[in-house]
Amino acid sequence: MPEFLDLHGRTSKALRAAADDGMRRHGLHLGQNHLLAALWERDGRTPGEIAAELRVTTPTVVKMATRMAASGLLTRRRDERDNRLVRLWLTEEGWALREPVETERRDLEEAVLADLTGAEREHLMTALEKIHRAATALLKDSRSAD
Amino acid sequence: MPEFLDLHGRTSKALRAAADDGMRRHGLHLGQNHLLAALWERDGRTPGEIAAELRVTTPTVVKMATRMAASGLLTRRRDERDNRLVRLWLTEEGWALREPVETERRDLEEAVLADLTGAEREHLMTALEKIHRAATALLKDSRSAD
DNA sequence: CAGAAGTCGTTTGCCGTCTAATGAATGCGA
DNA sequence: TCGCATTCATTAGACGGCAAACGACTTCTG
Repeated sequence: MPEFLDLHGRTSKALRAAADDGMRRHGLHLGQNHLLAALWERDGRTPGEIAAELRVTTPTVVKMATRMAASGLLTRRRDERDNRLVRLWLTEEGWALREPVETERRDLEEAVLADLTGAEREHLMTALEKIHRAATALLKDSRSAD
Repeated sequence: MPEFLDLHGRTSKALRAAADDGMRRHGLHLGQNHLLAALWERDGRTPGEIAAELRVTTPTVVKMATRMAASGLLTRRRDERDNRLVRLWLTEEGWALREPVETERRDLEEAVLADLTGAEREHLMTALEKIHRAATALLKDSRSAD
């Protein structure tokens, strides 16, 4: 059980749980805030566009959007010019969550990094960038195309 | 969209995908290697014990064990003295995967950290430890007991 | 010794995520 | 213009996770 992978995994899970906890306070499920963030930035996007931005597959966005539509955060509407497309539009409720959720998220980031100095944070970001690049490269290797 | 949480999330996903890729090569699904690792270290453990070690809930282990039993990696057997307990025992197949999977995992760790100097790795681990502690503390705060 | 309380594994149901298959609409080439 | 390839969203099914409800067995207590 390699040290880094192990520690990273545990950290990941803890962060995930903390984030989930925070979102739940606003009636959201983990992951939904990302979808909302995409729409806050630009409303009326299509599932495919959102999936690409969130680095997630389209079915994931579709399912999540279905649940979120059911809970009144957004609505689905077909694009008038191109009927293949579906556009997601935020409801009042969806917009209303913007401030509280963004604050929650900023607070979480700050709370979690509280014990790190500025220099430590810089090094951490650099290291994660490198790891991200390396891991992504590994994936491209094993898959025929990407 | 805070920088750190965002980068960490992306890194996490990339690592997860890379690990999944590697495990798939040995016919395993992501996560099953952890359960196997627990049994390699000590065979005949109970679902509850394994769940605690993997920091996962018992139902997660139970489900995973069911699938792994179906694919012949382990067998279920009730404890003779205490009939509430169930013990999981590795099959030949389960033991056979040990070397290749542990190697795979070590290789992944090394590949992913390849661009980091020794000092960078140390700083990274320290930083992750701090973050892990902070995130865990946040969880304990919000939950009545733990 | 018998009932109450505690300890386990299992089942159920939901969420996020992925891959693969399906279906509808557009657009391009002959 | 007509058909076929392309582009989208959706559905189906699998997996890892979690929380809550359930059921079986053990242990503690009166």
